[in-house]
Amino acid sequence: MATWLMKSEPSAYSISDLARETITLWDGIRNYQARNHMRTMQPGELVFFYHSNARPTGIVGEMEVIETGVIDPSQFDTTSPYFDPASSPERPRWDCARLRHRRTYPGIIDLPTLRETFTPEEFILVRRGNRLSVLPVPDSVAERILAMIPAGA
DNA sequence: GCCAACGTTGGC
DNA sequence: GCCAACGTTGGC
Repeated sequence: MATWLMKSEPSAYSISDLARETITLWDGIRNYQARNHMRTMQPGELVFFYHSNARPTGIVGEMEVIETGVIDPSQFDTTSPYFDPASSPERPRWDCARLRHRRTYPGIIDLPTLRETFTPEEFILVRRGNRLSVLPVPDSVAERILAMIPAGA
């Protein structure tokens, strides 16, 4: 069982949005490396939810993979910012994962804390300038993150 | 196939 | 608003 991390700007889609919907389609990914990571996911695997471009930024909860290889409908939608004129229903270029909310942490594990704990070599999230929005989390890193979850009130 | 220009992500 | 990192595009 692999573990993953997915970023979202909370102004666009936050963990509260996911908690309300319970299940979401993670559409709009237009980076081949990120797409390929999504293709590698297996149902049941753990995904950390990361708030990017926020104050503060960090890991705010957990999701679970429901399904992969779902054709991303936004690539065909001319009114969507994710419309891709190079894609067609006959030869779709982008697919994505369906995810379920598992839990929202009582507090955030913020980026400075993650940087103190992990080196860029062991966890690419903490590498400066990293732009990948879907990334693998090594098992040892995942274990340590799970041990860092803030206690509830 | 090379590479310069450009665009995007995301931290600060 | 600035900048680092790096993917994509297009001219040749």
